[in-house]
Formats: sequence, structure tokens, C-alpha cells
Amino acid sequence: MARAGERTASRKVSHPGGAAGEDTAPALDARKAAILEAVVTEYIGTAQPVGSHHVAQAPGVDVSSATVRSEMAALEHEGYLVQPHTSAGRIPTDKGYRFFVDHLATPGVLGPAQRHMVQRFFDQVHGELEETLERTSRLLSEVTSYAAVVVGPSHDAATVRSVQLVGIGPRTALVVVVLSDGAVEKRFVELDEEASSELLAAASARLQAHLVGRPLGERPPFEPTGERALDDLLARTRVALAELERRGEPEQVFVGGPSRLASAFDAVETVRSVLAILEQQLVVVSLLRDVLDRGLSVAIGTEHGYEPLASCAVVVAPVSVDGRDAGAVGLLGPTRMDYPRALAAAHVVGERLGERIGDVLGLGSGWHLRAGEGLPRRRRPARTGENARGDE
Amino acid sequence: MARAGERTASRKVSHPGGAAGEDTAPALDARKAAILEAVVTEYIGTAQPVGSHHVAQAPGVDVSSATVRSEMAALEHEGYLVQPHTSAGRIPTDKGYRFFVDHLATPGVLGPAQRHMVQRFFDQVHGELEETLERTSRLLSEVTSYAAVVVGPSHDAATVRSVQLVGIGPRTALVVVVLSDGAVEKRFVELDEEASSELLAAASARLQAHLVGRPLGERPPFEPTGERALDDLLARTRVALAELERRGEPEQVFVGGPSRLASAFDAVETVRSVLAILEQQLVVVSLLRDVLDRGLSVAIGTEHGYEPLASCAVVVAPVSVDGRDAGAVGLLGPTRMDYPRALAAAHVVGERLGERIGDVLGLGSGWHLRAGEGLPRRRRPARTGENARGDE
DNA sequence: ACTGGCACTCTGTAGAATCGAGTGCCAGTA
DNA sequence: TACTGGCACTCGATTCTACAGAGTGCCAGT
Repeated sequence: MARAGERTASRKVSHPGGAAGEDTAPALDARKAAILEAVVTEYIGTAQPVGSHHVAQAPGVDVSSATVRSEMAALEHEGYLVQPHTSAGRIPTDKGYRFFVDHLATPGVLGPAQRHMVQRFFDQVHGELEETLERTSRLLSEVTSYAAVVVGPSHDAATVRSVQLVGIGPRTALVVVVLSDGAVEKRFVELDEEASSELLAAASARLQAHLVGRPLGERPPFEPTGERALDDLLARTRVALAELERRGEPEQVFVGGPSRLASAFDAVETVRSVLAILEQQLVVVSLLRDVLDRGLSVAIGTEHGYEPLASCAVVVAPVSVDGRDAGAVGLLGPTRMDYPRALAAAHVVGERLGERIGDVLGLGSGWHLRAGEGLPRRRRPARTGENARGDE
Repeated sequence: MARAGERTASRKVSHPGGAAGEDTAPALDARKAAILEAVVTEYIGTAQPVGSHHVAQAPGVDVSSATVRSEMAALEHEGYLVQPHTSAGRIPTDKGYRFFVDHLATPGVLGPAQRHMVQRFFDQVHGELEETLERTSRLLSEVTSYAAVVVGPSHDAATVRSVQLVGIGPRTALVVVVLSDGAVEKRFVELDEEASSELLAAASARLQAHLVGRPLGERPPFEPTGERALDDLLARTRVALAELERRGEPEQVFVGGPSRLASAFDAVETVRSVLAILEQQLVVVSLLRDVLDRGLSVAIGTEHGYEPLASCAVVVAPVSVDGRDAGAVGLLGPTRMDYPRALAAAHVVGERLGERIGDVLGLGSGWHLRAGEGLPRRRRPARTGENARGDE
């Protein structure tokens, strides 16, 4: 708790207007900042090391290449830039990107085409939650051309709305649970002997009476009915529900457009390991969760603790309904990614998705969200462009 | 050699667009076959062009490298091999691979480790169908180190076992349909005004009466009850069900281990396009379906019509329960893939998966499968090794 | 405090030389 | 006739050199 708070605070300090303090993370002077910005934007665009000459021509840098060189040397010394080799241009480090997104990035704007895509998507999408989430992940990936991740609302605090036992095979029934957030869980219950539909109905009624209104985690034992078959069925169902809860992911994840990562890196091995990460849904969820919990909207390189993703950056935006956590959307790309656009896209899609979920589920009523410390809701540091330019 | 000729004939049937004219293709004599086999196996192992010297040392080829060279030249002329460039070894063509799997491949055997993995997996897996399918795709991918695809039973012929309306938000209900094969479909129904739980219950009862026992596609209209609210609710639900059926994929697909494809090709662009294909579940399903329908268990290169997969091979095995189609499992890898192992793995996993599904659903009763021309069930041509060796 | 200029370093490319794997062909042999 | 050993040849891969170009660091000059 304290840790997270301090993290957040220290981050905030580095924002304009924040306390100057003893902050090791340094305010670069305006010129250095302008140079860094030029390097980052150029490198994001071209993926080529950037030389002093290019930078000297960049708008906002009105000095000669020689001066730029000495400033770049200083920036390298301070860890914002690196040279792949002597006599190549320079490349931003993770620290450089970090400074860029925190202080330099102008609030990204989506192109009209993308904006339109998002608009149309949310106008037209309707129907089922899972499908919506899945299609949203595709949308986000298309709009940004990075891999997108959409995490649905966690339903570990949702309560049971309905429980039902449905006979499937002669010795198999299906227990179907509908939760208050619209999620449906199901699991087979295997039986010793054939169960009549009356028995199933009786069991369903009892389950309904016992469980509706409680979270799935609460499963008070049934008192014996005296009827052996019924007691047995109820006991088995209870076990099935327990397993359901035990194994089930508390939230759904959808990954859109992972193939776009293939072209993002040159080393095949990198591609492979990043894709392998994306296959592990649990990891993906906790990755996004971690980043959000730290109050960040961007994690660059090794800032999240997952080594295989060291050459990736993650952009996250929360999804909230009525001010409460209802999941997250994220983007995964190379560290050299277009942060302004990615942030803008994640932000708007996250917001619209929240609205959409709210619409469907009916704001504020009967809609149980994860109990928890409402999101930090850190304001993205956006309007900071004049830091780098202006006064000079 | 008449035997080989007959094999060829049967192959022609299964391979429409193939040989121009009447059977330019080939009974290869025993020695050519042995050489082709040596090239294929060597190339599968090393991914390097194979020279005459290596082949001459292969077991079953008891001639000098010079003779091998002339035979290889002939095989190249006939289209079984190619040279990447003069003075490199040779590589099998798709046609070469095809001959190999049809006539030369000895029945593949899994390693003990893999066999054990499969064994343990099916001993231990239980619970829910979707989860089982998903985990099966992972298993198959791990066992073979290719990307795996598992297609679940199609439930377009399943009948409705239960329909229920559950209130979620003030203006939202969820219609939950349980099908006879254990699948659960759901969709939101949006309401004009708040619906009481009595109303929902009444509607559920009517839905149940009307729809249970019929396939989802059949939705007879409801006769008016006189109660406006109820009629309205039923009408809306009917629309929701229609949309549910319209958009829903008739079967579920799970792709396991797509990241393994990254290392399978050297060209990044190839990786990207293959992954992009795998993201389109509909395409994946119809790919497997096509291959199976043509009575094949392997499709190499362009044999399936999907150009982006021209450098891939697909291995498919049907999943059947009680003799009826219950889906398929498949493997996707480079054309230079280890066909014997892949076939063995797909075969055994498909079979075990079928048994598993059968176990859970209760063989033969209440279990509605896709009505259709029970699978061709073509026997894999396996025990043909002596064709290539033996008599000499 | 900045700038122009210069020497230097390093990559990438192009060309030449070399190596070697592998082929095709041919003459010789069982 | 069917195979083999041998030989000349081809062509990719590797190495080396040379060189151009991009970029830097530094310094002297304004």
C-alpha cells in the first residue's frame, strides 16, 4: 500500500507543477528536451539511429549540429540515449522514452480514419459482452497496428443470479450459473445413475434458493433432505461449483492482432517469446493489472518485470463503469512505438468500452464490481508540450 | 509394382488440381523412392539441401553418389525435387512431400515422453468441454512443437435443452440457452421498461415450452398471451435468439501454440501472414473442414486453396464420437514438417479426444451430432516402408 | 556560448580471390 | 547394360581489401 503510494507520488513529482524536491529524475533543460524529443519522434518514425544533422533541422532546435552533438553526448551520458556503435546516430533508451511520454509527448490525436472506425464500431456493436470484448480487441489492434489486449470486468465480486441443472447425457448434467454481471459459468456434473428431470428440477430449486444473491465463492452446505438421490446430486453439484471457482479465470482476456507483432521486431526469437507470453492469458492479465496498479499508463522495456518483454512497451487504459474498475485495455508493441497515438487510442477505446458496458448492464444498479480501491485514476500528463518549446 | 500403380490411382482421386494430363505422375521405382525418402527425411531434420553424397550413405540406398545424382536429376525432372541453385543439394517439392506421406512414411510413433504426456493429459482432464478443447490444443502443440488447432463438435444440429431469461440490469435480461451437447449460448435482451421477476419467470416458462427439444434454428412464433408486457418480452427474446443463431460460429475453435510458428519460417513476412490466418477462426475451421472433406489427412503447400499458407502443411485428424463427426484436430507447420510424428500425434489425440467427449456426454443417447455423411474415414496409407527398401 | 572545420571511427557496400559443396558428364569396368 | 570413379565446372558462401559515407568528438575561432 505504502509502496504503491510512494511510487505514484514519485512519478507525479516528475510532472510539471509538481514539487521540485530532491528528485534525481531530472528536469532536462529546454534544449535537451527538444533534442530528445526530436530523436524519439524521428526514431519512432524511421527505426534508424538519428544523427545530429537531422536533429539540428528539427523544428524547435535552432542550433547547429555541432551543438546538438555535444548535447546528445550529454544526454547519452545521462542515460537517455545510446549509440549502437561509434559513429552511428543515437537511439533513445527506455529512460529516454520514459521522459518523452512523461514530459514531451503532445496529446496524441487519432487520425480521422481511425476516429471514424472507433465511432462506427461503438455505434454498431451490441449484443453479447464476450463478443464485444473480443471485437474490441480487434478494433484496437486495427486502429493502432499493434497487438491489443482487452480484459473484461472481473466477476469475483459478482453475485449469483441464477443456478440451474440441465440434463445432458444419461449420466451427465450441466450446472449453469448466471452471475449478476451477465457472465455465465458452466460445468459438467457426472452422476452415478440416471437422474430424472424431476430430480434435476428439485435440485435446481434448492440450488437457486441457497445460492442466488451470494457471490460464487460462498457455498453454504445443504442440509440433508432425507432423499438420498437428491442429497447426492446436490453434493456433487457443490463440488463442481467449487472446481468452477477454483480453476476459472476471474476475468476474460482477449488478444487482438498478435500477428502484428511479427513485423515489429527483426529478431525471430524475440517475436517467438513475445507471442509465447501473449498465449498465457494469466500473465497478460497480471501484466496489465500491475501496470495500472502502479498508476501508470505506459510501461516501457523492463519497467514491468517480464524479461521476455524487455523490448516491448505496454500502453494501458482502464475501463471503468460508473467510476469503478471494469477491466482494462492495453496495447503491446516495440519500445519504439508511437506513444501519443497508442495512448490516445487506448484511452478513447477504454472509455467508450466502459460506456458500452455501462449501457448494457444498467448503470449503478444490480451491477456489482470488484470491491476495491477505486482506480488511482492518474491524469495522463498531456499538455506539456510548451515545456519543450515556447519560452526561449 | 502394380501395387504402387494402384496407390497412385487412388491418390489421383484425392488430389484434384494436381497432375496435368493423365498420370504423368508416377510409379517411382524402388530406388527412386528410397532416394526420395532419404532426401525428405534428411531435409526435414536439417532444413539444409541434401546432396548426393549424404543420400548415398542413407540406409536402403546401396549405390554410389554418382548414381544417386542421376536419379536425383530424374526426380527433379519429374517434379519431386528442386535445387535452390546449381550446385546445391536438393529439396523436396510439395509433390515430393506428397509422395512421401502417401507411399513412404512409415507409421509414425511418438516418443515415450510424448506418449506419456498424452496419456496423463487424458487421464487427468475432466470438467468442462470448452476448457478441455482448449487444453487439448495446447497439448497437441506441445507434443509436436507445431501450432495446433482443435475444432469442437458443431452444434448446428443440437437441440435446445433449456431456455431461461435472467434479469441482469434494470433494463437488461440475459437469455441463456443450453443445448443438448452441453453448449451454452447467451445474449442480452434489452428492455424498454423494467421487467419484474415474475414477468421473466413467465416468459422463461413459455420459452421453455416452445423451444425445448427443437434445434436452435427453429423458432415458432408465440401466440399472443394478451398480456402486452409479456408479448413484448417474448418478441424481443425471439429476435435475440435469431441474432444469436445468425452470428454464432457453429463450432468452437482453439488454436494452441501459434508462437511456435515464429521459429518455423525464416521470412518474417511469412510468419506474419500465417499468424494472421490463424487469427481468423472461420478460415481455420473451413480449412480443416475442406481437407477432411476431401478425404485427406495431410494438405501440403498449395493443396488447400489458401495462398498465404503456401509454405505450410496441414495435418488433420477427425474427432468422432460413436462413429459420428465431432470435430477435428489439426496441426499447422512448415511444409518441411515431420509428417510421421505429426500424423501420429494428431491421430492419437483426435481419437482420445473423441473418447473423452463420448464419456462425458454419454454415448449414443441424447447426443445429437451433425447430421451428415459420416466421415470418409480413409485409412492412412502407412505400412509401405518395404516399398522403398526390402526387395533388393 | 556557439559554430565551422577537421580528424577519426565505424558501418555498409562493392569487388576480387578463394573455398568447397555439389552437380553433370564421360569414359571405364563388371 | 548398369553402375562407378573421376573430372571439370558452377555457384553460393566466406574472407579480405578498399572505399565511401555517416556520424562523432574536439578544438580553435568568432
